[in-house]
Amino acid sequence: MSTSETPLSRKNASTAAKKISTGPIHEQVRELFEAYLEQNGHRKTPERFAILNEIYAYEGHFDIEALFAHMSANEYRVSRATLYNTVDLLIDCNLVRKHQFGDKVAQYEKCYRVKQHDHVILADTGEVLEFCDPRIQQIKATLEELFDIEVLHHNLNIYARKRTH
Amino acid sequence: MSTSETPLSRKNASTAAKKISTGPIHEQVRELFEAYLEQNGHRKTPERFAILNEIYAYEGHFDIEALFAHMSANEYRVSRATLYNTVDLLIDCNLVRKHQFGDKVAQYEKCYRVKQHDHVILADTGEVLEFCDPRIQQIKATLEELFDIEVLHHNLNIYARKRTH
DNA sequence: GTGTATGCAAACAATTTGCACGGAC
DNA sequence: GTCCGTGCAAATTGTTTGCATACAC
Repeated sequence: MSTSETPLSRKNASTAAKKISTGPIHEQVRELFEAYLEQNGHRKTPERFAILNEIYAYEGHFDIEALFAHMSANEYRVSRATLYNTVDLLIDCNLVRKHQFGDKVAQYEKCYRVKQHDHVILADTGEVLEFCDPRIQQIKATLEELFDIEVLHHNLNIYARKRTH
Repeated sequence: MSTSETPLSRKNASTAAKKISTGPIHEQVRELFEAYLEQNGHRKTPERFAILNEIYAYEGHFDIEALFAHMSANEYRVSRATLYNTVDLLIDCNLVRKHQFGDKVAQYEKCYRVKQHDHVILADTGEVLEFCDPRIQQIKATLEELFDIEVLHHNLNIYARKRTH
C-alpha cells in the first residue's frame, strides 16, 4: 500500500461508531471477531470494528503507518496505539497475519478465507509476488513427525530478482 | 547466544590488530573476505578481521548486542556502528546470514560451508531447531520457472509448539 | 457504577547517521 | 598525503507504555 492512490478506503467506519458495523466487511468475519471478543472478555468497541472494516476492505499488504494515514484521512481516526492493539487481537483470532519482510516495518494482511500463500520478494523493486506450493504442507507434516511438534504457522519468503535475458 | 555461558569467545582478536588474523578462523573464510574487500575497494582493517574471527568462532545464532558484549568483554572492542557496518559487508559477501525471527532484534549466523538449513521456532520457549528439507529446493526451482526469476536466497521459519501427550 | 479501551505523549530499543580523528593505502 | 573506516553521541524510526478520560458493559 503506497500512501498515494491505493484504497484501504471504503470506510463507513463512521456508521460503525453508532451501529457496530453492518458495512462492507464480510459478515462472517465480523461475526468471528465478535465471537472472539465475547469469548475473551474484550469489549466490542466501534474502533475495533472500524479497523477490521478498513483492513478487510484492502487487498494486499499494509503497515500500521499506512493504516493510520488512511483512517485519519477518512472519517474514522484512531490512535496508533489502538491500531497496534487491535491488530494484535486480530492476529490472535486469526483474521490477520503479520509479516516481517526485509525492512524494519512489520507488514500485515487479512487472512480469512484467503488462500494460504507465501511470498517472493524481488530484490530490485521490493515488489511482492504470492505463490502457493503444496510441498510446504508436506514439509510441515514431516517436521511434525520428526520433532514431535504441532506446527502453528510458518513464513516462507523467497528473495529473487527478475531474469535478464 | 545467551549473554551468559556461551562462547563467541576464542578471540585472539588482539593479535589481529597487528597481524591481520592468522587465528582460528578457517583460512578459506578469511581469504574470501579479503578477496571481497579488495575487489570492492574496501580496506582490510583489523576490526573487520576481528569481527569475522569472532563470528566464525561461534556456533549458532547471535545478535549485534551479544556480539558487542562478547568482544567488549574480551580483548577486542569495536563500536556497535562498526559491527552493523561489518556484518553488512559479511552478508554481502555471503559469509553471514541474517534472520528476523519473531522479535525485533535481528539474528545472524555464519554460513560458509554451513549446510543450508531452515528453522523451527518453538512458541513457548523461543528455542530454535534447525532442519533441512530438499523439497524447499524443488519449490525454488519451480518458482524460478514459473515467475522467470533467479532465486537469491530464502527464509523459511516454522512456528510450532511441543506436542503434549 | 466499574473497569477496560482509548488517545496522547513520553519512553524505549534497535538501527542509522554526522562528524572529527586515525590509520590503511 | 588521501580519504575511507572507526568511535562516539545524537538522531531516527517503529513500537510500547503510563496515565487520565470516555464509554461498553
